Amino acid sequence: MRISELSRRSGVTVPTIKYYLREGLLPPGEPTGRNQAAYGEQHLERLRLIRALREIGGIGVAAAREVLRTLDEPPVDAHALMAPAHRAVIPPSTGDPDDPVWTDARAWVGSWVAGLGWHVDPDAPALDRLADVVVTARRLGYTDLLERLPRYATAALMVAEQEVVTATGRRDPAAVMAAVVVGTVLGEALLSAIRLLAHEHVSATRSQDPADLGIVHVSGDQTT
Amino acid sequence: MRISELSRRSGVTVPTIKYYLREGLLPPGEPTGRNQAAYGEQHLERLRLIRALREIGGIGVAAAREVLRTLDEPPVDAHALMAPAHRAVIPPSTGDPDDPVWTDARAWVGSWVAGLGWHVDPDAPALDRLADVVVTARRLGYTDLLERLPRYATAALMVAEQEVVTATGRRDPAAVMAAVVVGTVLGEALLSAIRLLAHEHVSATRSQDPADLGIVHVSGDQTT
DNA sequence: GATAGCAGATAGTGCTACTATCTGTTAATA
DNA sequence: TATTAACAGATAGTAGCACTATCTGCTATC
Repeated sequence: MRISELSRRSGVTVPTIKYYLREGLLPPGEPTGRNQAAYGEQHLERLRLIRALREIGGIGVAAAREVLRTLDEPPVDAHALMAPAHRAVIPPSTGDPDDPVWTDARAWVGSWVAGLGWHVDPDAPALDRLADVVVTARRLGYTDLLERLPRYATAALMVAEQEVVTATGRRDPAAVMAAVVVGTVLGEALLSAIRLLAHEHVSATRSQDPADLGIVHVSGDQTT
Repeated sequence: MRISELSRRSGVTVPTIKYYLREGLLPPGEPTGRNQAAYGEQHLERLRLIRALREIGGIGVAAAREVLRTLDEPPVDAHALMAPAHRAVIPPSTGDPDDPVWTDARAWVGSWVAGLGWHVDPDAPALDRLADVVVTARRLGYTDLLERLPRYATAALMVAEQEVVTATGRRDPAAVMAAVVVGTVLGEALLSAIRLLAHEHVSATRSQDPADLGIVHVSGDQTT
């Protein structure tokens, strides 16, 4: 297919497709002449993946390129594949490695995770991110958040278990890789959205008189 | 204190503080002369909160202003306070309301949440976001993600329960409001980071020979 | 009395993710 | 076959965001 059809079927404008080609997110089409190229279904698939990473994952173009590059070259194992996806999803740490407040929190996080018995790369970016959160929570006086860490761990383990199993359960290695990346990004968005809905639900349920709040059951009558 | 001290103690540069003042994120200091003003501890607190929303929550300046505005004017109930925090945290929906693919997914999401027995505002932005994820998952052929929805719901409910209880358990209404906002943002980052660590752990644990992966227990010996 | 710091205003910067235009072909079609 | 539309590839331009810099007239302080 030509670029206009690719654009139509993907919903991505032609200039944007050209931009992705320039940036190396999308491989060039098969040249069929001096200034013509043919694109296949894999280009369409790739474009859909790019949009998912960008729109659902909130991942930047540069980070998406890294993730896609990893998908294109066969990684040794699931971890080698996981790392770029994690790096892409986690915002860069704001912690100052020279600040003892941060390094203390970082060390505490490391030992806490170790205490869970979890097997984790000690340089995992998620540990830095966790340290950022811990520092911020302390700074704002929300230390009770830290006491609830075990429950977060249990909940996280619960979804991660499923995610890893279904991803690695695929036959084709390429499909496993894609499932890990996609699962990381979609799972994050999914869990985040459902958590907010749960907030509403719990808050409404615990209120003395939920009717006062103007909140109504999704399947119930509408308020006007 | 003067602006230079506020800057020093908060770690935010003077030009940036002035920018936040201009943008209405930070209330002006108490004027002590024609061109002097005094800032208090509440300004320092506010700055810390702004940085937390920006750096941990990934919230934009405009969205942060809305959240802070809500904190400043006494809201009627927890829901009225929750809404701006949720809006700030959730990326705008990419769904096209004229696209039947999206509207179908949106309707399906609504009835699914209703089926859980959750009391949720039918216009909650999280439902739109959930629909975005569902559409993307189907588009990419990851429909098994949807089968795992109940587990995400259970995990989300588990953390949300705790979060709402500890937030609303505070005496001071202002403290409850702040705890809801801060808890929403910090809890999201926390759960997200721990989920990635859990991925690593589960993946390492399920491998035939974890030692091959170069992954080592945090408290264990280092690989060189 | 000199110097540094201040408030408030205006303008400029760097980055990201596109978006537009231009040039020289090439395919499609009337 | 003439014409029109679409194409690849290159270069330049744009919009939004979050600051950052500079300027002016004043004020605290040493």
